[in-house]
Amino acid sequence: MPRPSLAVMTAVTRETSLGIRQVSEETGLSIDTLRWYEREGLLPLVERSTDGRRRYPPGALRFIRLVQALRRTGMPVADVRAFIEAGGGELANHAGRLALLERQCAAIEQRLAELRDDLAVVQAKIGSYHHLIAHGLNCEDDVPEDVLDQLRDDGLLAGLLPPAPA
Amino acid sequence: MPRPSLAVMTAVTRETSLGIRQVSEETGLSIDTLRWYEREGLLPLVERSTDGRRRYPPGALRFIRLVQALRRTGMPVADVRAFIEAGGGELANHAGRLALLERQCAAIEQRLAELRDDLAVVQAKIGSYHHLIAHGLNCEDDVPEDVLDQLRDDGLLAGLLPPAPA
DNA sequence: CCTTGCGCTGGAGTGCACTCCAGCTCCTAG
DNA sequence: CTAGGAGCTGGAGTGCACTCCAGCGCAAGG
Repeated sequence: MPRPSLAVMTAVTRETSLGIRQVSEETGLSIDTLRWYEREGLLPLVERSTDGRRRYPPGALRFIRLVQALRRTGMPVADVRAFIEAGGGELANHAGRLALLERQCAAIEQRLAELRDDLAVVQAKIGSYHHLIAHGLNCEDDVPEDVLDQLRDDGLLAGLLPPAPA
Repeated sequence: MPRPSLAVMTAVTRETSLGIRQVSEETGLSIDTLRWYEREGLLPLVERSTDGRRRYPPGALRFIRLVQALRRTGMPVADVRAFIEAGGGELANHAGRLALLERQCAAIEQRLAELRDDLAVVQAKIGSYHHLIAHGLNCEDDVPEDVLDQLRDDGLLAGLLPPAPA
């Protein structure tokens, strides 16, 4: 049981709060990353126990998951910080934060669409390999020219062989 | 019309082939990136015109789009190279390439799921802001304690305010 | 002829997001 | 008391994927 001594913990941190290791395991972020995020201002509110160790209240966990969602969906660290700090200018209020989130939302949807397209490309390629293998082709095989031409017409050979000779 | 002189082009490259600039514009990859990919072995078959400039046959375009799909879906450059070269060992044949693509396919689907989850997290947060604003809250407002408690119970305040005082 | 523009090469430089490390404190177990 | 283990700090280091650059050649326009 590596649980920290309850004796040294303040009322606030008693029982409910998590150590950095737990948070790391819960979120999948490395301990170093958690500390680095904090230094960089992505995780502003980390309390400490009396011996100086970080204690994360359960709410922090939810907050970290939001940060994680933003990061994983491609928002640069600087923008996440801007969102968190929301210190002045456009982001001084909830409406500003809301706008930022909505922009990110749109970006995510775009990314989803792109990812689906890319998936389709890869799947098409997989289909082309199945096609080739179904024809009994493998790298070293000699292929009859007519079969080859047919495949070429299907656009199945792109990148597999040099283009049709001129 | 910055079209290269047809006089110097070989039979193979006549008319149909593209210059690096066109390819860049078609694919969205920068010219530098195209050259770098080639050096790194992600684009093996680039022909040259008589004056040494790259000429991309139309098939290359399709090929580049596959590479792009793999990269954008998170496959490291080294793995793309492994796929392209398919020089020996596991990847010496179509079945090997197929396996690699299918692994990537699974990875993409996982990424899609993750992205959808992250989208949900962001949308939930957006919802919470709407909720807050619907209650007429903004940063500097003084909020009656009972409203605050209710919101807190809803889990809407994570990251917006310090956690409930002990 | 000269200039302008595109492309070429090899190599150096950049930006981002971590990741690692030395040297320290504190706590607990033996 | 001692040793071991977790966490702390500030700062340096790393890996990846480009991105930029100097110095060059070729070709078309004026």
